[in-house]
Amino acid sequence: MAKKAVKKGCDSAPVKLMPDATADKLAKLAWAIAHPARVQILRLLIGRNVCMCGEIVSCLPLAQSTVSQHLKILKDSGLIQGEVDGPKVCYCVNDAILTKLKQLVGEL
Amino acid sequence: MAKKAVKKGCDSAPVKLMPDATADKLAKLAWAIAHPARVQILRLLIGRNVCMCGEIVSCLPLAQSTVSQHLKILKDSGLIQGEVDGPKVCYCVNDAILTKLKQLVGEL
DNA sequence: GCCTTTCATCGTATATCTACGATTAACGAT
DNA sequence: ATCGTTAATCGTAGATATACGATGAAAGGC
Repeated sequence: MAKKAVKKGCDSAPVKLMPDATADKLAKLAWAIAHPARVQILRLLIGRNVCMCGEIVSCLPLAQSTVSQHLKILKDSGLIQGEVDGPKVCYCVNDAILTKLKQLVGEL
Repeated sequence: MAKKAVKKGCDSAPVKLMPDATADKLAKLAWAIAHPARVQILRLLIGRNVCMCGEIVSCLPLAQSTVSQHLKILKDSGLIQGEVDGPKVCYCVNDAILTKLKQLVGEL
């Protein structure tokens, strides 16, 4: 084995892993939907185009403040966006980011 | 608008959100790739078919124990599986689960 | 003006993640 | 049997997520 034995069983591509910004991007988007409540919220919005925060709250077995936090996480990820409408807030999906997520996962 | 104003802007589908097992499933799989290191590991395995744990460690700027934890998370999710090969362990992707992930995201 | 509705934010408690070094377990080679 | 290699697990520390009630801010109705 002189040197090191040539790693049988694994090819020998000179392991190189660029920092890879897309890994970060995918991880962030995946994180946004890494909770059942957020998946349900996202689906709800996809199915209805727009939806008030209050309605979302009444669909989930969670406190209003908790739902608001999940909405914030989804909003921070870019997957959804909220538009103020009087005292209410209408949320809707950001299709561009959703498409980006699908693309990043699809390219895996 | 007499009563309540019919929720202009929002349709009126009688909010009903089944527990939805697929939301849980998607959330779990998304969680598995919700960390840049795990995305990189997954990509590395996809690109090489199989890969020893040691090699993965040397590709990442993380301690061996940390990588092992990430591998465990990926393994628990089903996305990858490890096969013991002497003192080494060769990891590879579980295509069925990866496909499932792609499907769940694609169906969003 | 005042009050109600709607939603975000604050403060808090608990749980889980992330990372590391150290230790343990499994296997082959000598 | 002993040693070296490989990888999982343990133990720990710090950060972050999750959930809730309570409070705060913004807008419209009385």
